[in-house]
Amino acid sequence: MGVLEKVKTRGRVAETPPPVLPLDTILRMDCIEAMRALPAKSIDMIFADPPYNLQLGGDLNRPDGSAVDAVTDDWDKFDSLSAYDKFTREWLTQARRILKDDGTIWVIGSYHNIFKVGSAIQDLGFWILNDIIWRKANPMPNFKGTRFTNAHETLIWASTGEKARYTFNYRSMKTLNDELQMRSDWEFPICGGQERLKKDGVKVHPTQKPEALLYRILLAATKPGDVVLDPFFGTGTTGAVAKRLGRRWIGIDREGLYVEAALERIAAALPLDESALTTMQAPKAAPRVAFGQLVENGYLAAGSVLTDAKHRHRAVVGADGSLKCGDATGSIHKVGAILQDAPSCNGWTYWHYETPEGLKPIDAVRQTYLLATQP
Amino acid sequence: MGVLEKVKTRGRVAETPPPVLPLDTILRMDCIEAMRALPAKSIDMIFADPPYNLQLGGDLNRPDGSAVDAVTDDWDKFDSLSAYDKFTREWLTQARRILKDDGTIWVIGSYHNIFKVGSAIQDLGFWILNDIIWRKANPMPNFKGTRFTNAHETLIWASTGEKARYTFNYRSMKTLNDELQMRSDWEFPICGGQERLKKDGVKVHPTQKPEALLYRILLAATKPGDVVLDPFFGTGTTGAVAKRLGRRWIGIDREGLYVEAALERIAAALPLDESALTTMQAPKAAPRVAFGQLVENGYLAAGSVLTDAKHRHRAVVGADGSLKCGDATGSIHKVGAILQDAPSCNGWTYWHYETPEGLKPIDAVRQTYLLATQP
DNA sequence: GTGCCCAGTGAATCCACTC
DNA sequence: AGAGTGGATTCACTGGGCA
Repeated sequence: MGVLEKVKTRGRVAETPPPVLPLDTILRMDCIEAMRALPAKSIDMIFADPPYNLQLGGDLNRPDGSAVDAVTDDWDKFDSLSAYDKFTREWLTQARRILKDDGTIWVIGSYHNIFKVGSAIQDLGFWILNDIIWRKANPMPNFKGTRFTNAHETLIWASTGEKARYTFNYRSMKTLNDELQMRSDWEFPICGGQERLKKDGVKVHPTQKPEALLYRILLAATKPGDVVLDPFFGTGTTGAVAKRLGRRWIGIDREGLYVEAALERIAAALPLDESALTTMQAPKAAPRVAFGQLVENGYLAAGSVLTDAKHRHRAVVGADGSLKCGDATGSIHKVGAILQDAPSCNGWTYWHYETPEGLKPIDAVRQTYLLATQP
Repeated sequence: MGVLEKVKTRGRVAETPPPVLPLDTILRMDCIEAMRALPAKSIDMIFADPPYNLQLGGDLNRPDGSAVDAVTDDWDKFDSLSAYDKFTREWLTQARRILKDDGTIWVIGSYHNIFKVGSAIQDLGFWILNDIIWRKANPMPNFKGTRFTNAHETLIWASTGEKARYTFNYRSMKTLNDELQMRSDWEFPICGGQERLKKDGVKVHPTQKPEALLYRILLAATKPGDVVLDPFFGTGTTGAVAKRLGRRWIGIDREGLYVEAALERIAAALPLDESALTTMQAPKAAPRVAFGQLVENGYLAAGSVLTDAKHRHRAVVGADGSLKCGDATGSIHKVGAILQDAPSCNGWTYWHYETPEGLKPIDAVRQTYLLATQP
């Protein structure tokens, strides 16, 4: 199957998980049971938006007397802090089991639950990569003036262990952020307007997340074709964005109302075409070129003299692509490192050669070589 | 005592806590022992900046080869996650004992430790009021491009229990924030320049906190004359700010070097007069919009075609906010520069999109986005 | 005095692949 | 599996030197 093949299925519903991975399917089940039935090490990424254990007191009213529509659903009720803790550890244990070794998990929460979640994540052996702050552009004010406006939520991003490999599309994130490294604080508006799912004028789900949030998460930490599981699927934001970005999805939710709304929504979501997805800058795009190839092929003559940008060192290119500068001999990288007394050095950008227009890094020669030799 | 009466003591040192509250004093002791010796329910506010348990690996070098000066101090070394957990619960237990019923505690941390701290805070019966994000205006980048730039730290603010009363100076915070409710995300630069304590040109403490941060905390959650305890006093930022704001302080630290520096610093700190209080506000961050945000938020679809004003070039928008035009791929600015063979280019004005009214620069989309998302 | 350029630095869990 | 090596990787700000 091609990596960029579109996922055009409408989505399915099942009451028990089939023996193979139920791709692009909502499992209408308890999330812990459903995850138990999934095969070990089969999922590339998990995005989880668990109940927040809000522990709201009585009703809350705005200054004008109108009632605030709080989260009072049964699924957010836990008898105690320790019951919530137990629930958290159970679903996280299953999550860890079904994640591939190089998979990652994202969990979103507020101060009511995120410390319990993060503590459990660490205890279970996950390795936290970042905590991310979603700064809400338009949060609900604190009507009573008793605290700071609760204007953010926290996400935890973790790999399966300290040494685990994981996907991070660094270049895509940097491009997305106008050529600056993407930071750990992200700003998005809360989900509203046309995007907010409503039925008979009433919002379907109390905590629907904005698609822009999932968009950035999936773009950052998955590859096209990866399988993304959301154990608290709700109205299916994860599925809709996964479809748009050419990722496969699995959702779990017990509530028929949410499942229905999610299916409809995902069916209507349009996948991006290939051109938009392939513009992502893969770090592996260019094949590796050894410095020696440039010498072999006459792009740089043996005996040429290279210098660093500030003319502090002069080195001579050997016939085998080695470099010699005083007593230091070896690869362009090794000699650069020795001369700077550094543990490592990128010889491609450190060494320069003289041109009529001034000094140029030898990486420019590599680019010329690549352009001439690549189809 | 007058609201703005200055606290003019120079500060003292003691090796054991006296039977009365040792105001404006640094206890050069282990923090748990010192807190054990303090009377119950005697402290109005605790600010704590405990070790983060960073667990750093080997050396880290910048792209230019220079070494990063890491936090390698003994006080940040713990045998295991559970040893850190135990330490955390011990000092928090004492903190809770010595807090007045209507006192509050603030703890700052990073993702390495804050989930353990928050979890313990909840287990010990504290009631979390807010979590606060300190967004660093100038964080250290992620040099290897392996994760998101770790650009924030988290503070937890908690009372002694669900029904406890506590001090929150709502009006002061609203005034400080240009008559808008103060949010849970605060932006400050990291501590540097003249403010950073140095001895023989070397920073005295690896993790000195900015005074602006403590200033906002003390202004928000204490009254003049209140007693503020800092069990991890370091170079005494809490003491210096407390003195400036007319609050009493108690510091605890084992390291003689830090204690010395803190005493000297606090002696030099001047209580501010009322007129100066308003000058401490952090400058409002100018809203910066990355091109990728427009794509993420659906203001411009991935796959859209952009052209320059004279239709010389056509480019396609990628899912990550990149642009692709022939072989050139990258940000709107980068691709514009390549096509014009110029060192740089303002992509916002260079690239246009087709509308029924003709070509419009994509900067128009940015303006629309700003209007929709800024308050 | 002013402005430009260069060097230095900050709570950091910071590489990938082959042999 | 541990060592070796190719080579990819940084943002905002401060302060000093020099023109």
